Amino acid sequence: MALLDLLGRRWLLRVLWELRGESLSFRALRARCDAVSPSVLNARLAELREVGIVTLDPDAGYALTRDGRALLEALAPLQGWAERWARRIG
Amino acid sequence: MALLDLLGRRWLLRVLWELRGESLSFRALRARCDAVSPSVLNARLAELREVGIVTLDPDAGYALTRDGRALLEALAPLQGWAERWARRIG
DNA sequence: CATATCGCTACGAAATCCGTAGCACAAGGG
DNA sequence: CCCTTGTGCTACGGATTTCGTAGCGATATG
Repeated sequence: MALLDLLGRRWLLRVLWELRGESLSFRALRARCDAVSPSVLNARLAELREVGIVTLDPDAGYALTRDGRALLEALAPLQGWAERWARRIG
Repeated sequence: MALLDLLGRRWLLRVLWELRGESLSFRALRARCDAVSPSVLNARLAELREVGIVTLDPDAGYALTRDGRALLEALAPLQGWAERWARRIG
């Protein structure tokens, strides 16, 4: 599962998650990711574009591709687990 | 989703994945994770034990808890996606 | 010209990770 | 008692990655 190594980079899952609903500009995305440093954000976005998970539209900003949306759907069951887990741990 | 920040640590998803089937000793786990350095592996295992995803049995070694197995199940849809994705990207 | 926003880069400091060696402990055999 | 083997794990210096901040070039608006 090479995917696990891709997803296991800092901020990558978070970026995916923040793009779940709408397209976001580079700066808006950065703001949602606790002001992650722009160099890292740009690196992650480049990686995600390289493998066809994210696209950059000159007008709309960054958005998930069809593959990206499918990946997010595959990640959806996590949300339920995370809620139960957060309730237990705090 | 604080979970995303936890999962987005290097080797963490990989460790979870390698523990999917059987209990593994520290060294066996390290061998399966491309010989990740023991300090990092130990740090990740400590984090995972702290939040109740992994346990250490003195005899059997490291294993997933019930929560850990549930998390892995929530992650299961990833596998199908990853296969299709790998076929497309290479 | 001034202002504002965009994506993105530069760069030094800080945090993290890697690679190797080895410690302390326990179990088994001679 | 010693020797070997295996365990989880730590130490430490160097390599890599990330952070934080400042700012560039381009574009649009007033």
